Amino acid sequence: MSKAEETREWIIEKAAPLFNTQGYAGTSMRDIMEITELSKGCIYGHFKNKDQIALIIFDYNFNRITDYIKGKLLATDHSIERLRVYPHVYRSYQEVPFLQTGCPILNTATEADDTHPELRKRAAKALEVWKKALENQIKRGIARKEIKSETDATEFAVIMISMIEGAFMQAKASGRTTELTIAMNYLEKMILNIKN
Amino acid sequence: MSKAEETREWIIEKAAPLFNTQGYAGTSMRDIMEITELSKGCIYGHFKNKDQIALIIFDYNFNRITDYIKGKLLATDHSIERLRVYPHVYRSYQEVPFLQTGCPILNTATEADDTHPELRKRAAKALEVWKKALENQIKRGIARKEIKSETDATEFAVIMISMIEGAFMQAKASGRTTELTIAMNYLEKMILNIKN
DNA sequence: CATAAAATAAACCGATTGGTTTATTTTTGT
DNA sequence: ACAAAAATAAACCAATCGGTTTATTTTATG
Repeated sequence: MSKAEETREWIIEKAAPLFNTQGYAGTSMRDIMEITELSKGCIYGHFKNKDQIALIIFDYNFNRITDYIKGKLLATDHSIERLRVYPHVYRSYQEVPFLQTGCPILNTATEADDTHPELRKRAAKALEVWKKALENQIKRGIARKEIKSETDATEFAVIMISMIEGAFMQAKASGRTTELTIAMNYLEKMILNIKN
Repeated sequence: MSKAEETREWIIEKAAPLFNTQGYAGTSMRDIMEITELSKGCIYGHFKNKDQIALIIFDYNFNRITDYIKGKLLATDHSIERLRVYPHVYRSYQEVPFLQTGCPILNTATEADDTHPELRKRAAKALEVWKKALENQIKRGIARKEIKSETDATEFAVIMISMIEGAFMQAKASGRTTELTIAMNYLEKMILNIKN
C-alpha cells in the first residue's frame, strides 16, 4: 500500500464515526480536518468533494457491519443459530465498536430520504442486500429442514429488519437499552419459533 | 385569537413539514422565511431563535399524530380494534397529510441523538408517552377480557413501536411501500393473536 | 542521494449561516 | 379616526460553509 492509499484509508477510518454520529449535513470539512489531523489541501487531494467522502464512508460503515456479521455467521452452521446472530449483535451494540456511533443504515436512511438522493439510494441498496441475505438464510434453513417449511422468508426477513432498526432507534433516543433488550429477546423467541 | 397569535400559528404550521423533511440542521431561517412568506424580523418577533422554533414544531408534529390517532381510537370500543388502528394508520401513511413528510419521532430521534440534547429528550419523551398509551390500551383489554391475560403489555407495546418505526424507515429509504405493508400486515396478525 | 510524491499553511473565493437593529409602512383593534 | 401593534425591507454582523490555489516544506521511494 502506497503512502497515498494509506492516507486515503486513514481519512475514511477517522471520518467514518463522524458522519455516523453527526450526519452528512452535520459534518463539516473542518471536522474532518481536525479528526484526521490533516490539512484541507491534503484531503482534497484524495477526494474530489465532501459528497464523495460521504458516499465512500457509508459503504465503509455498512461493509464493516456486514463483515462483522459474516464472521459471526461462519462460527455456527445451524440456520436458527445463524439467525440468532442478528438480535445478539444488536442487543450488545455497545460492545461493537462501529455500532456504538449508531446504525449507518438507520441514520443515512432517515437523513437522506428527502434531501440527498445518492445517499438515499445507497441506504436503500444496503437494506435490499440485508433483506436478501436474510431470505437466503431462511430458505437454506428450510432446505436443510432446520426451519419450518411454511415460513415466509420475505416476511420474516422484513420483520427482523423492522424490529432491529425500530428498537435500535428507541435505544439511541432514550439512551438506555431497556426497549432494545425487550425487542431483541422477543425476536429471538420468534426465531426459535420457526425452528423445525 | 389575536393577530400575533395567528401569525405564530401560521409560522408553526407552515414550517412544520420543513423540519420534518429536511431536519433541524437542514432547515435554515431563509427556508422558513420563504415558506411562511414573512420577513425575518417578523419571525424573530415571535420566536427567540431557531432552536425554539424546532422544539415547538416537534411538539406540534407529535401532537398532530397523537390527535389523529385519538380520533381513530374513539371510533371503536374494542381493545383489539383499537390496537389495529396503529398498523392501519402507518400502512396508509401516504394519505395522512402529516405523515407524508415522515415520522417526526423517527426523524428527530435519529438526527438529534448525538447532536441536539434538547430535541433528543423530546423524542425520548414522545416514545415514552406512546409506549405508555399502548400499555394502557393492552391492560384495559385484559381487564375487559378482550385480550389474553398472559399478554405482556410492555413487551407488546415495545414490539409494536419497533415494527412500525423500523418498517417506516424502510419505506422512506426505498421509496416504496412493499416492506411497510408486509410488516403492518404481520403486526395486525400479531394483534389478532392476542385476542381472547 | 536525488527525484518525485505528499502534505502543509494560508490566503482567498463567493455563498450562506443564525441573528440583530433600525427606520418605515401597514394593519388591527378600540 | 387614531393609537398601538405588527410586519417590512434592508443593512449589518461575525462566523462558517465547501472549495480552490499557490508557494513551500516534508516525506517516501527507487
